[in-house]
Amino acid sequence: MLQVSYIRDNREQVLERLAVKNFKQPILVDEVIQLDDKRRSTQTQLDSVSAQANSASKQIGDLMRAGKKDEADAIKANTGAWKEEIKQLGDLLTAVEEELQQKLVLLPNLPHSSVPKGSTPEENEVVLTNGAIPELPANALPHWELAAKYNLIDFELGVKITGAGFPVYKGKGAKLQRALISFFLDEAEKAGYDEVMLPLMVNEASGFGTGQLPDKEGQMYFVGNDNLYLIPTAEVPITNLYRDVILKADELPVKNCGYTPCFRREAGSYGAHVRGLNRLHQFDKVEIVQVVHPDHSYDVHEKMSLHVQGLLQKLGLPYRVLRLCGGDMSFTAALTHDMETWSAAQQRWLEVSSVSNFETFQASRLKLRFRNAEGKTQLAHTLNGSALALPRIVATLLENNQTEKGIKIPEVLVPYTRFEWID
RNA sequence: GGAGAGGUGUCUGAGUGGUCGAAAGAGCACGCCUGGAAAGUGUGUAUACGCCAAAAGUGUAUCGAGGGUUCGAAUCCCUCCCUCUCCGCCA
Repeated sequence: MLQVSYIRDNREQVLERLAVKNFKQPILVDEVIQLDDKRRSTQTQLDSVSAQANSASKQIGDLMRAGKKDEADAIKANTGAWKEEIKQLGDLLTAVEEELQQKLVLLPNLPHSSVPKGSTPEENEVVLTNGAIPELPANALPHWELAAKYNLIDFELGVKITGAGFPVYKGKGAKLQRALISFFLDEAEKAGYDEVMLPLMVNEASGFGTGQLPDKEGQMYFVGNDNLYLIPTAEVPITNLYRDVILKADELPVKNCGYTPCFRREAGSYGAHVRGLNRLHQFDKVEIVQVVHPDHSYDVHEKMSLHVQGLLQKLGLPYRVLRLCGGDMSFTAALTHDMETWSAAQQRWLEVSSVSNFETFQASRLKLRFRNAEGKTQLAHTLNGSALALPRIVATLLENNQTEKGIKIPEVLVPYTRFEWID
């Protein structure tokens, strides 16, 4: 959520930045400013009437104690009008605040100055490409056929017990999942992240805190009996660990990592590009999250991006880094780098990680502050990144590493899988 | 699921209608003391919003949340949420 005071003081800049994100309702900016004016004047009125009423109450108390009941009653006679006015102004203030809030949450985060303008994925900027694109023989198989051939993943069984998009991993397929999770967590720990293991369902306040609600309500599974949402990413429970928290300056940066399954409804996305592991309703992911001082968040973003790239390099996967254009970025992000690996059999790039700086956008919803050098509270910056999401990594690994004698496991994973080949 | 207890500041914990944003203690910060430390001692120590160019200052709100009674609510009433204990069930 953007801060009203910032919008008020930087109207032109806000409009300009929103345009980079192709924001369709710039009128909201002026509406927010107007509502805020109204909010402030209403509060000023309310405060002054309340102050009068408070001082009258105090007088009454003093008089009663002094035994001057008549004088107290005389003041009491005048309080009716104030009460009415306080109630009316209070109701008005609540209504204005609600309306302001409703408009405010519709404003997306402002993109960083390095974010290219654009509205489609084609307009994302390729920052770098790394690793050799493997040449596969003509009879190379896509991962869903490899998964069937080597009995690694059973999509049909998943359909039977749950539904499409809920795969069943078997044998070496299951072990590969476990190996990747452990590998990613160990790498994160080496990079200084403290591991947490989290609830897989969150309440509404948490969904709001990180920006899933109300914007992306339809993307989450909702457990109505208990008013809980299945997490679409570990970002939600991890970042919400710090909701309503004021950190000491020396507690920054906060670095956490965690593995969780992720649940996404992915409503409306069907077709060839969702085959196999390309898009699932449930998948596994290791997430890294940082809460940092605003002065450092872009350096940290770069470091997180490099951490993710390091994982891909260790796994020997060719990848590229995209700086997302304004229109392709999420509602909440100020800057996002997507990492994509080259799927040799599908001949396309697959997104495996997204590293974002949210600046204060989540922090303002979360009320996540720290005490700055002047001793005042200040909103922190939050960042997160997938490190990494498993399914497309598995897809790419299977496809790119397929040989005549089977699928070769990358060396760094062998200590975790305890097998070198899937054959 | 049944029965009971309770939610106060960083923590412990007082407070059953007015001077309570809230005693006291602990913790923390700064100072004094000390060769240094401990002890001792002094001061300070919530958040948000408004007014003000800003600081200073000042106003308002906040004692789980929301509503009500009252001139006045941490304190009384109602609703909801949460936590704990016992019983039952159970990985």
